[in-house]
Amino acid sequence: MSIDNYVKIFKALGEPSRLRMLKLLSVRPMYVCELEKVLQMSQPRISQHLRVMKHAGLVTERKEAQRTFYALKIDYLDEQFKELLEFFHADLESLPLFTGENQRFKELEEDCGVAQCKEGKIDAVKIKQEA
Amino acid sequence: MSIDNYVKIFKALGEPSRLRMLKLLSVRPMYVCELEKVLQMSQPRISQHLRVMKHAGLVTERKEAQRTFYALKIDYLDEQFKELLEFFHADLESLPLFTGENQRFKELEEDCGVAQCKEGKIDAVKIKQEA
DNA sequence: AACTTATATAATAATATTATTATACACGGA
DNA sequence: TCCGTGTATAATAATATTATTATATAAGTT
Repeated sequence: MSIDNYVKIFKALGEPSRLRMLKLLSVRPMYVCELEKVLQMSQPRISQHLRVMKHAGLVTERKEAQRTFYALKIDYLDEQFKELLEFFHADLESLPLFTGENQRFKELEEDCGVAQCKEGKIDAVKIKQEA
Repeated sequence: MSIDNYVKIFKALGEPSRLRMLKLLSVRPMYVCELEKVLQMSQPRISQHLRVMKHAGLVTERKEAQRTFYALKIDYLDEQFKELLEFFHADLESLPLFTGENQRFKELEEDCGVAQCKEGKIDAVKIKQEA
């Protein structure tokens, strides 16, 4: 688990051209020139988006003579989605990357009964009822 | 299902500050001033990221006197993730937004036996074996 | 009423992303 | 060996995103 890794994956997914490409690759692996035809985009545009997705770990590439064959790593995608949902359900304490947040979060919880954020205190009791 | 909707969600998730905020909101709903303290970010920065996430449908806001109370819509997140995995497993034909791609994809498949992308033909038989 | 707190928003500057154009390079065929 | 095909990459211009600073608004407090 790494925030940066999730960010890289979601950045890769958060672009319409790339989502369309990924959907096509989900049908079957394809060559760049095929994607070019089906998506009607310029070749450099396709290659650049494929590079982003490769770096995010979402596709594999394989050279075949002059061609390059790209395939969606659907298992990786499934796995990462599952992992992220677990991330959202995990305790703060179990996440090494959130030690600072966890510390400050606890301080907030300890200062109950005073409804002032400015002095670092807040009515945490009331908040818990609402949540 | 809408590509643009997915894109909006993934754009919102594809930023480290926002991912951290969402994780905190997964612990419990929080006020802006609390997020400010725990994340140690400036207030406008927090508000702006919250706005992005609200527009993506990932959080709800509720006014409470001067404060605003933000909550993660975990059910929506779960639902959208599930939907996207279904999107990747769906037939091209069942996706209304991909009629153009589907058409051109079929043309590609029909031109079997000729390994030339330039003339719109490709060795689709070979490709199917590999995939 | 004046002051403080909490939040949102506008304006700005800095940075990142995207698409196009131009170029380079590898491979196979004539 | 020269040419066409397929792909990657660099350079550029256009656009979008991000964080900060400054300001506005609204609600509680004295």
